[in-house]
Parts: sequence; structure tokens; C-alpha cells
Amino acid sequence: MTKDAVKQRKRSADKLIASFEGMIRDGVLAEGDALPSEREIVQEYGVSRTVAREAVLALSSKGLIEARPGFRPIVKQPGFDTAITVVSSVVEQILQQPGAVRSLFEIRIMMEASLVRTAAEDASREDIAALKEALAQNEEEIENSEAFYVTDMAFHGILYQIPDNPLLLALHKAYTDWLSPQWSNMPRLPKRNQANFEAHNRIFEAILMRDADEAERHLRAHLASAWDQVRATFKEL
Amino acid sequence: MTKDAVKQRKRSADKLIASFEGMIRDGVLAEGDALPSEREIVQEYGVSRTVAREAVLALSSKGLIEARPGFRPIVKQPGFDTAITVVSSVVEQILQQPGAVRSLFEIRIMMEASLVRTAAEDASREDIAALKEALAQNEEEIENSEAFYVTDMAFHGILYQIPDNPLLLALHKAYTDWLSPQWSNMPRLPKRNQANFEAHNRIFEAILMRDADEAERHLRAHLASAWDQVRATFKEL
DNA sequence: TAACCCATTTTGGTATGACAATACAGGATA
DNA sequence: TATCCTGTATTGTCATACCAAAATGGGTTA
Repeated sequence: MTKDAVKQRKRSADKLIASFEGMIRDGVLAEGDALPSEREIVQEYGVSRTVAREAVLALSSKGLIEARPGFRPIVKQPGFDTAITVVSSVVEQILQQPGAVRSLFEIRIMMEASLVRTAAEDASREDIAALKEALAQNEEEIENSEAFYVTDMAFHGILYQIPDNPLLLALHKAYTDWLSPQWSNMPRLPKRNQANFEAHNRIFEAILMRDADEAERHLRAHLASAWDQVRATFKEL
Repeated sequence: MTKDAVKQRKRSADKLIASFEGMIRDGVLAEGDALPSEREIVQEYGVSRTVAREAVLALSSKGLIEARPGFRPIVKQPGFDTAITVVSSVVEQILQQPGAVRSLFEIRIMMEASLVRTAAEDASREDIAALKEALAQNEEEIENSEAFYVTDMAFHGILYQIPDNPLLLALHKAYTDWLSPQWSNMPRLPKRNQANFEAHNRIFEAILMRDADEAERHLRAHLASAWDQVRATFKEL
């Protein structure tokens, strides 16, 4: 009884939120449509503007609408990239805690280990070409650490594109967004760039040879080395 | 300029939010502490209650505080499980879209492929024992599909525990929370349970033999089979 | 005719005051 | 001493008002 009473003691905005969620899911509100204005919601649902506003804010924080100040909220069909955006602020908070970066990086290593195996086994001619191209761009920018970092990310990004899975693309962006700041204090030297390029090259060669074990071995070594660099930087702090 | 002006045109609640985020991150507000009441926030920061309330709601939706009606909001140090909770509602929305479940399931397969390889290479005596125990419970419940499903999840869960990474535990919970509903329409028969048990057994044997390739092969076959089941169910709908 | 400019309206952001429902603490009472 | 009750604090909701920015529409101008 008491429990039920507590449950019933919901915010009335939740009804609105659920209602709009349903309309977005069922396509009644399509991508790009504008939400009713706050005052219209007030009239339609018979609630105060406080509640209407609260619902809109909640939908915004869930990534189901785009609500920039001054603009009318616009319905957005959420994709995996939306989900990443929604967690971003929390994840960045979590990564401030000791050990959290390590945990995330380990997951990335596991994922990429699977990815290189997949690449070694399934990569198409086009995939190989894309990897080769990314590798060439690595080599070009060895002397320019800023630019090299971009091409470094891009090379890994190719791996995420091979399986043709939109969630993978979102995850790659998430990894780079969340982990890059952790790397920002790390000194970037052409020598390191050269080593990373060579590591990429070894991975690429293994993929060419369709040797999944070898590809995974080189990738793990590559990422482990990157981690050692970061950890060394942390110790200096 | 215009852009900056637009950026500057932010909600004043954002300042409050950032302030509280900082205090939580730096431990000024520790886990379990109560947030100031809305009216106290009004006085301290010189904002209206509307803004104070908005900030509290935002923190709540980010999972940084627990705000039950009538109670003072309680600070919560976010973990990876918190992050999962935050995205849950969006992800469930996303999974309603065609193809999304497939994308997520593929990621799970990739992850577990890495996990079984890790298990085959690194599993400790205790890990092996845990797998064996989980396997035994599988066998016990073959006739009881409801219970079998639980032990099925538990067996896979052991794989997520082996690397001792808190993010993995959160991910396992996420996968089960998000994908289970998709399985709910699937007919569960003792015959299927028997097949799944045998698949688990093959994986376990391969781990015992420290044969990563074989373990991965059996796992992929196991999960691919599970996917076929689900897809067949969808076609019936 | 087409592009531009300006005043009006709409809209979101904020402030303020009020009331109901609930949680909590401390005093009154058996 | 234990229990009940009542006052207070707190959140949830409502109503209203004002402001600044953005959308809008109409008229003007090249």
C-alpha cells in the first residue's frame, strides 16, 4: 500500500514525458517536427507552465529534442550517437575518479582486438585500401604531432567502419572524445609518432596476411604501449 | 562573435549545474550528503526558485543526485552503472527502430568474443570453478525455461567478471536489461535450453583447453544461433 | 519583381508569490 | 516510557508577470 502510494506520487511531468516519448517512437512526431510551444502544451494538457517546461527539459536531456535557447524545440529521432551525447557529461565526471580511465581503456582494447580480428578475416578490398590510405597519412604527419594525432585516430577509425555497424561509429567517437583529454598532457614527439606509425604498419601487414592472431598481438602491444605513455605522464603530475 | 553571443546566451541554471558537478567531483559534496534545499540555493546563488529547481532536475537526470519527492536530494558519486541507468531510456527508445537491436547484439558478440579469448588465456582456477558451477546450474534448469534463462545470463555474466573491470559488469547488466525484452516473445523450449547448455559446455571445454580460437568459434556459433531464433520470432510477428 | 528592412507577435528564460501534500522532528499525552 | 499529534520544512504544482531574443509578416525600396 505504502509503496503503491509512493509510486503514485509521481511528478505529473512524467505523464507528459511518456506521452511525447510515445509520439516520437510511433512517428506521430517525426524528425524535424517542432514541439508545441510551452504555452500550447499548457492548454492541451491542462498543466501549469512549470510542468510543461519540466517535461521539455527532460526530453531535451534525454536527447529526444533539440532545444536551443530561443528556438522552438525540434524533435530528433535518437540514434546511438544521441545516446553517447546523453551519457557524455556523466562519463566525463566518472573519468575523474581514479581507475576509471583504465577501465574504459581496457574496454577499448578488447573491442579493437575484436575489430582487428574481424578486419583480418573479413576486410574487403576497399577496406584494405582505406587502411592503406590512412597509414600513408600517418606517415606524412610524423613530424607534426598535432596532425599526427588526428591521423592516428583516423586509422583506428577505419577499423570501426569495417563491420558497417552504426553503433561502432558512435563508440569510436565516444572513445576519442572521452579519452583524448586524458592524453592531452602527454608530450607528443616525432619519435613517438614514428613508433606509432610502425605499430600501425605491423597491424596493417598482419591484416593483409589475413593473420588474425598476429594482428591482435600487434594491436594489443600498440595500445598497451600507449597506455604506458599515459601512465608515465600521470606519475609526473 | 555571433556564435559566442549565442553560446553566452545560456541558461543561468547551467552555472549552478557546473558548480554542483564540480563540488561532487572534488568531494566537497560527498556521497550521501544532502543537497541544499531549493530555497537555500535561491539565497546562496541569488537566483529564482525556477532556476534552482531546474538545476536540481538536471543533476537528477544526470544521475548525480537521487531526488525523491518530499526528500532532500542526496548526492551520489556516479559509477559506470549510473551511466548505464542514464542512457537506458534513450537506448530503449532507439531499440524500437529497425536494425538497432541487431547493431547492439553484434557489439555484444564482439565483446564476448574478446571475453572468451581472455578467459581461455587468463582464467584463474577460481574463474574456471565459477564457470563450472554456472554450467551445472544451467543443466539443472533445462526443463524449467524461466529459470534456465536466468542461469543462461549468469553463465555469460561470469565471462564479464573475469577481467575484474567494473565497466564490464555494468555492460553485462546493460546488455541483459536492453536485450532481454527482445527475447521475450521467443518461445523457450527445453530442447532449445538443452542446445544452449551444450553450447555453453563446448565453450567451457575450449576455455579449459586454453584454446582461444576454439572458444571464440563456439561462442560466435552460440550467439549467432540465438540471433537466428530471435529473427525467426520477428518474422512471425 | 525581388530583395531588404522594420515593427509586431511569439517564444523561451526568469522572477515571484501562493497553496497542497508529504516528511520530519519535537513536544504533548496516555 | 512509548505513542500520538502537531507544527515546520520541503518538494510539487499552479498562476502571473516581465524581459530579451527570435520568428513573422508587411511594407518599402532598388
